Amino acid sequence: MNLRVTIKKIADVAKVSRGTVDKVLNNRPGVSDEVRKRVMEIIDALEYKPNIIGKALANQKKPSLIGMIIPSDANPFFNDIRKGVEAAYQELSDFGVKIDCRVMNSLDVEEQLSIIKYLSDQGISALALTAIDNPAICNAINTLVAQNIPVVTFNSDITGSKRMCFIGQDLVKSGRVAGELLGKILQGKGQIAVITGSHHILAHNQRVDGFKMVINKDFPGIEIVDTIENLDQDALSFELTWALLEKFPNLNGIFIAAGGISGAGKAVKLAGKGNAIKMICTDFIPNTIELVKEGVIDFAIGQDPFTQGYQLVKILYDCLFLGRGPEKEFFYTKIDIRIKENIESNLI
Amino acid sequence: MNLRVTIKKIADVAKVSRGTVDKVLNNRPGVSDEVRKRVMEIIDALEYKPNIIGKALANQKKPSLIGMIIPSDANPFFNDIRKGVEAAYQELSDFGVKIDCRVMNSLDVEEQLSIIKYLSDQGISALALTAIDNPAICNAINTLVAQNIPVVTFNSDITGSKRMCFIGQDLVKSGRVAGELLGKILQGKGQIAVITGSHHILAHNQRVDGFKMVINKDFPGIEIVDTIENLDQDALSFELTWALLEKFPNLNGIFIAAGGISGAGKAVKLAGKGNAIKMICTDFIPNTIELVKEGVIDFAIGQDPFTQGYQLVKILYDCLFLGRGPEKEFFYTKIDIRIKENIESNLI
DNA sequence: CTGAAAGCGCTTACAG
DNA sequence: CTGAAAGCGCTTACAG
Repeated sequence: MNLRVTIKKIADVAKVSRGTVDKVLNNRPGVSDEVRKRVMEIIDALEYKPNIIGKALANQKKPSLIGMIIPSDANPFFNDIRKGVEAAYQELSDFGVKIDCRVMNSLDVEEQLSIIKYLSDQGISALALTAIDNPAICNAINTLVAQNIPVVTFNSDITGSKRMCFIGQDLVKSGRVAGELLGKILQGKGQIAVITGSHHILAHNQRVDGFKMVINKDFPGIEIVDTIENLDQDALSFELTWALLEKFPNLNGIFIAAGGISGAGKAVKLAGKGNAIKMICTDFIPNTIELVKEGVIDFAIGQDPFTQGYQLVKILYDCLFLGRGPEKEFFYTKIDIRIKENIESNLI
Repeated sequence: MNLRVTIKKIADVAKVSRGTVDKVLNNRPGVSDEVRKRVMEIIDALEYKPNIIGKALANQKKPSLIGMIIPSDANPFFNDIRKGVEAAYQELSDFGVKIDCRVMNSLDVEEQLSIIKYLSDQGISALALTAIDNPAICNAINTLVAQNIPVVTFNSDITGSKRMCFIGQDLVKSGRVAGELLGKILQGKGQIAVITGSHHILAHNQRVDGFKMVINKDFPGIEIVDTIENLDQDALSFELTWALLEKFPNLNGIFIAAGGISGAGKAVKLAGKGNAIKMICTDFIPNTIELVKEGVIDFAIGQDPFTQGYQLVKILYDCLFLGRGPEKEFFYTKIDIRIKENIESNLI
């Protein structure tokens, strides 16, 4: 009882060759309207579903290249994204997928543009990038899309482009979660401060906004006394945090929305307030993990970078081989809450 | 520049047929020792790696059946496990994988044994089950393994069997995480109680043990005043919790290690202590989600059931098609901490 | 023991 | 426009 419907079956029923069926299935030219229509009907009637394995085997002759651009700014956590990409690549390499991953040396628009051009010249079939939110980049993306090269953004999105989808964190929500956590462990009372990277970076602002929304709405007994900018730099972060502690001796909570976590942690420890001040931060880099283990940082909120890398490859693969776009525009990865007891889990 | 090493290439170099190479590769009989050795050497020298797609296409003729047994006791959260299985199945169905999933009507050893026998008679190539921890089940598993049918356990493990690996939660650690969370939001002070399902169920005991370890060690200011058994029943859970609240009027924390969460929550609400008592529980079933949204339960700790289902299929597939066992014995899924702000996320 | 051939499902030149 | 054939990499009867 072989109920599988194959191209051969369609061809037999329609009394045409398999090549012709293939043309109809994939909207290739070279079939008369009449035959196309007849074959079409049979395909529908028999509920034909293409077999991926067959497609993939035939595709071995012309492997497809996925281009990828990740920022240099190299939050070490981009390594976890690469691990996810690597895992997906292992699963899919036999399908004839190759990946060319380029790391930026700067955060320059010019550099990103030139990498996009380079990859385009290499003949990529798809592109994944942590986009710089700039009109020129937007144009470059749209040009690729116009050439039928799907583009996805990950980790950081670009507004108004024709990129297919975004894979990353719901930043506002991650800020909200931070707000609720800090509110809870302070039992709704006290003075807190926010440390952000830069007011010019959308991601940072979104986290801070989410955080403030929840504190202001759900924890009226908590006062946000200050919001400082550390430009993601540890040295500056240390200095500013130190000053903050002097200015507000009763401070009992800090939310760090971006980088410079190590610097802030050092200041808090040096002031002997590791226990008195509850701290919440984002992402799991080695310095952060250390501070969580020491008990200086109470909660670290991750964005599941592994899944970001893994899914971007999977989504692009689905698009290239199965010809189907993703079923939604935003793929939000887990808001991954960690504390001392599970900061270092080795999981699947 | 086709640098791919295929069976054809090996055959050409070794001056034998591809069929012979296939026999050598898969340790099939019918090759002289001399030829086998020579071919072997060439395979090694050329670093041949089998192409999954080729294998899979050839395998279409004889699809393999994965048997699966899940408990009836139907924590609704088993639905999420099934969703994971379904997702993996979608990805792999073209590889010729079929899954026969059986749901138990009881927690009887006899029933599980008879289902194992049934599946075995169906000619399954692999088995995944939430095992009852009993010697007869252990024997049945070992019999399958002896027939070269790999077995994995998920969600609940069985001691001493030859099952290949276990996929599920690190229960002790999940209890530890619960302990740290409750300790944190109580700021290390107060009287708390533990509600467990049954002292006879390993999983429950492990969670409770982990929880108590952390409270006793890291939070000396917190006293565990009682540990009660609700047999996973909501009615009983309500009664016992109600009595608990009367007996300990100063109680400010409860950890529920198993089911009966809704009953306990109702008692706490009815006593008007929804805010005064901090509650932590496990797994995300609709009732729990509701209580978290209401603010009665402060933290819910999940075990990523989707991944349990997804990975069990993937691991078995790797084993069947790629002939490679898993690289570790225990696959622990995420300890997924949720609060009001992210209890209902729709993520990947 | 060994090899030649057919087949898994799809795609791609190439003839006609 | 249409079809017959070869090929992607591996496996499986079947002859010899």
